[in-house]
Amino acid sequence: MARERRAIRRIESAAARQVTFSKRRRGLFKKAEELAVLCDADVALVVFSSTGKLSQFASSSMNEIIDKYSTHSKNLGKSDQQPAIDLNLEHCKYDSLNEQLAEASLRLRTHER
Amino acid sequence: MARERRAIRRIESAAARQVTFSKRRRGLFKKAEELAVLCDADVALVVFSSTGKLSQFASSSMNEIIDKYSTHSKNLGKSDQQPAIDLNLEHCKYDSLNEQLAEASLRLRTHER
DNA sequence: AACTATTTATAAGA
DNA sequence: TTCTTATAAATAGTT
Repeated sequence: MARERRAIRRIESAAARQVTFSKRRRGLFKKAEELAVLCDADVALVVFSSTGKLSQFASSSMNEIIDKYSTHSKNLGKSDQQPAIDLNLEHCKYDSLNEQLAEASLRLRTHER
Repeated sequence: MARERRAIRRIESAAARQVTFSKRRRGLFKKAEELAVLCDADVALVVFSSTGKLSQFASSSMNEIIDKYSTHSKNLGKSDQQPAIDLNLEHCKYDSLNEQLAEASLRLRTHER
């Protein structure tokens, strides 16, 4: 998208990789937020740079989204890596607790009482 | 970015929202993968549409990234991040969650952030 | 970090 | 949902 097209493969030069990372990371996070706002979607984005630095975006609460993802994957048995986990009483309690905790965390963050 | 610029706010028309969601979701996932490949980054992206449908991308294993995220958040305790809570089903136990909820509740009651 | 020539994403329409 | 196309936005290479 610029002076010249660049193949999508690992950038060997560490310096160039870092520069591209900075530029594209900003663009990616912007797009993530725009999708969330425009389309009323719930979006979570987690990025670890090659040096291990964490960046994140969540349109609502990261923990809520991760929890919702876990539940979804569990129920649908999505093929993404992990096998589905049986739904049992402990997990029901777990989900309920997670909801309460997410809510409490949100109130903490927003100073609400 | 097209015939005309569009303000970044929730699209009211459900039909138009769905169309934009389809288009932008594809673009976002493409950018996420490109960042991962070009910059050797570890990227996880979770999107729930407004109708609750899940889409996901992970450059490695979603659960690994979530786990790494949880550990990172917990260790760094960054102020702009969620409270450090490990929500990965495989690494989170009911008792641990209960403790965290109790702690969050206490902090709420005592006005502490 | 700022500048641009280009490529890419995408809004509206079909 | 897919294609088209005019235009906005992202960005690769440069400074």
